[in-house]
Amino acid sequence: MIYFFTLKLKKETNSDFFNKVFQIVEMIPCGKVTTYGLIAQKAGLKSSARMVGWALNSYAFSTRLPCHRVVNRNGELTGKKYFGTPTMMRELLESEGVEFVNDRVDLKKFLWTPEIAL
DNA sequence: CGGGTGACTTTAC
DNA sequence: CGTAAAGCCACCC
Repeated sequence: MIYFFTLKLKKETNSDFFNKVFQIVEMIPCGKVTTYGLIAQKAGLKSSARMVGWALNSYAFSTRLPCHRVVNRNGELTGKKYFGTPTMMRELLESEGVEFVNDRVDLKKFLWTPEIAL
C-alpha cells in the first residue's frame, strides 16, 4: 500500500511553523485522521488552518507525509483533488480501516488529536 | 507595499 | 442542506 509521497521538495523551508506541521503530520497513526485546525493550533498558529493545507500543497506533497490523514473539521476530504484521482484519498484511508459516513470520515471514531510537546 | 489566492474555521442568515 | 463574510498568513506577482 502506498502511504507516502516521495517526490522531491519543491522548496526548502526554514519556517518553524511548517516544520512543526510536518512533524505532527508525520505522527498521525495509521487508521486515524486529524484536522487542519488542530494541527495549526499545535504548531503555534492557532487560527491559521489555511496555512496547514497550504504547507502540504507547497512543501509536503512531496516529503514522506501521510497527508491523506489530514481532513477538515467536518471530516470532509477537501484535499482529494490533489491526489491524482478524486477517489485516491478515500481509498487510502479506507485501506487503513477508516470508515466513512456520507462522504465524510467518522470523526467520532477516527479522529486523532496531536498531543505532543513541541 | 498592495492585491489576489487558498487542502480552513466560525458565525450568521 | 446552502451561501456570505471575516479572520487568518505565506507566497506570488
